[in-house]
Amino acid sequence: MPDDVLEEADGRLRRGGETRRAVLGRAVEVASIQGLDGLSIGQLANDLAISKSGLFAHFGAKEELQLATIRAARRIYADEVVAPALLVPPGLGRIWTLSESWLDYSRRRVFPGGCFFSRATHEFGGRPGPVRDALIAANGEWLALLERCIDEARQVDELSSGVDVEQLAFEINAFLESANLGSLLGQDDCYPRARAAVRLRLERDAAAAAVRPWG
Amino acid sequence: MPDDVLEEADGRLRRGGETRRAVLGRAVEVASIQGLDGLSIGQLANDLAISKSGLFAHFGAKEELQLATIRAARRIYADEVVAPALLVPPGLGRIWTLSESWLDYSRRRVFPGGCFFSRATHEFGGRPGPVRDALIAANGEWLALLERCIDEARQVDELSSGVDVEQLAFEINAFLESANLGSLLGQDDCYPRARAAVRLRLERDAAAAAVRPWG
DNA sequence: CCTACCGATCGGTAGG
DNA sequence: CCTACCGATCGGTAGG
Repeated sequence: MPDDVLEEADGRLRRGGETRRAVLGRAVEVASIQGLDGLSIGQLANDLAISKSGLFAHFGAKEELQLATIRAARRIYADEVVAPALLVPPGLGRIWTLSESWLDYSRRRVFPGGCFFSRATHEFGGRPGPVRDALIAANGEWLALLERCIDEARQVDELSSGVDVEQLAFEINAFLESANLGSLLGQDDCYPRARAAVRLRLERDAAAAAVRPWG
Repeated sequence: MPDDVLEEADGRLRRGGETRRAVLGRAVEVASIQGLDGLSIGQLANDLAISKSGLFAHFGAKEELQLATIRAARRIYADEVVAPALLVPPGLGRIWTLSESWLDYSRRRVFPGGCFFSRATHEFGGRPGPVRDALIAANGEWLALLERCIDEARQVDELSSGVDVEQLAFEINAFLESANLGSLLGQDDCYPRARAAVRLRLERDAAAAAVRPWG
């Protein structure tokens, strides 16, 4: 059911939704640099030139703002990283596209502080609670997607039938994350290094007859 | 020059040094979970049952406390991760020991929030300033050590003469970091996965005649 | 190391 | 969405 079915004649809900969207748009930017704890209701309100209590009313608690920020970041991630890979047929090409689009997402600074989820999971990984749970779920979704793509490639005989799906996903994910951190620390060669690492790692498990998408 | 040369008759400096050490001991623990921004002078003072201004006097500014906390963590890291590996002769065995001792440092929770530096570099990687600079320096030291161990292994003919030293260091470091994060997120298999990844990666570049330290 | 204090900012509430 | 306010806590200072 689209929002406007519920909208009142004066457009209150539409404007409310726009404000909420604007808040979350700013929140994902700030949180990617300052962290989810670094989000401040007063500062966000100031950035958007609305009152603190007006902004607060949209969420009811800071933790709800943090959870909504994670959901907003997930939508952006799905659009920027996942969607481009799903346009490519299953196989080595899809895995390679996923890796390339992830590195591009980090390099282009879709979030100004690099990968939003890398920042947030390191912040909350050691602190039990709903925020950590949401980040664990997001990480699980991402790894499951990567594993699905690897499994597909095995089914179309582009990866060897004996490939360890979870192990390969762990290693590719490690290279991507490490490139993102290297970039934040100013290492200029981290993206080519991650790309080479992924390519060589896929080469090890690639079926002999499979076409190499990296040319 | 040891501290006690400068010590006054009433033991003020010695006691001051002990307090400072106690503060930093608590600070590295808290920061590994809450981050370096999560350090609070008031909370630390409360934990140690001293006054806030008394604690503050040791550092003069919160940023100085953060920098001192990084130096304290570096000392612990040197003892727990680096020292055990330097007891082993150069070669594959030293690289393997370094990797094992890093994973053990993460798994044993030498810092309660997992690797202190992983937490802190993700927190400050996107924020220019002296804290980020100190973390970049620490990361550079660590990678330089890893590269030195790889280069030594090549010189003693346990790694192939054509090994890409920086590439191999990037990949091993990625596996270690990824295991640490996985552990924080509750993945029970992350340490065996990282160990397998390091072993298989070293196998690729190992000289045919070299003894395998992983047995 | 202490007490006592500063202005600023925090998350959150009352009431509209 | 607003103004006006709450108690708590922040980093930091004065003065000893």
